[in-house]
Amino acid sequence: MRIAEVAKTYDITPDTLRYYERIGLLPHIQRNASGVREYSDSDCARIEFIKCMRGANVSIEALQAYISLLDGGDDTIAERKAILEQQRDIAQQRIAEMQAGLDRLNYKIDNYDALMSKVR
Amino acid sequence: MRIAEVAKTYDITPDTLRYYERIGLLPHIQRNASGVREYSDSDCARIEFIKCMRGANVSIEALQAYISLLDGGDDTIAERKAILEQQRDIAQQRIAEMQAGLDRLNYKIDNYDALMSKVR
DNA sequence: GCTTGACCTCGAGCCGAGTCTAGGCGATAT
DNA sequence: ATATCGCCTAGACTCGGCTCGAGGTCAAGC
Repeated sequence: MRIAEVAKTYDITPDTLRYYERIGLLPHIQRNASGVREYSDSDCARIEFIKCMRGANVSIEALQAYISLLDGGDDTIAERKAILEQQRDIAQQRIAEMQAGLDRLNYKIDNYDALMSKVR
Repeated sequence: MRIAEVAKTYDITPDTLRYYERIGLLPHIQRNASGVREYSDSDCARIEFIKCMRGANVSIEALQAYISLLDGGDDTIAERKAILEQQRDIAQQRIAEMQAGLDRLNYKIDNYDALMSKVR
């Protein structure tokens, strides 16, 4: 898969994909004879994972830490799990905060509804 | 209430409070004889609202739009409600995305759990 | 009467995360 | 054979949202 197709598949710009590679979130992607990136299935799997994690607000920095541990083999399992747990806790908190905001929005919208049907 | 106390109450830095005032999210706050801000209850109510909305990922820009409509009286009710609805939709989507990431994190953590109890 | 601490203003600086520009190459279509 | 297209690189730029620094005022305590 070339960059444009990957970009379309995961809804990430080519610029961002190159950026991720540059900063080490992706391994060095294989190139064809003319220097064009050919993304393998495992590259794509990682991209999908990164996209999902970024969606959960996981920072680039945390992903770098996690991914660099992947190369360390089984010795890094505990450390990797610790990162995931920490990110899970952060995500949970963030979701709760967002939910509180959403509830507030709904409450205010209901008030506007009431107000509008009254005034009319 | 002076700025330090407000800051502590809502867990927002004084810098940010001044910034919000500068960009119009807060009205011009009353000053005492020596030029120090004295936040009223209604100022605080608005700060609390802003904090909650920012927690739900509502952009500064959307808040500016909403808040500037408040001065327009009843004529702007429909418009204000429209903003809230739009922000609600965005928040809902964002929460769903975050939840997907959280689920993925939990799934991976479970896998690490299994892996670790096996290897040990 | 001087220090200390909380506050003030203005403008510049910072951070995370991309995003864009310029200049260039190789393959395909006309 | 020349134009066009998709891709390449390096490095600069953007954007949202704060955050900081310098330099200054004022009230209270020693």
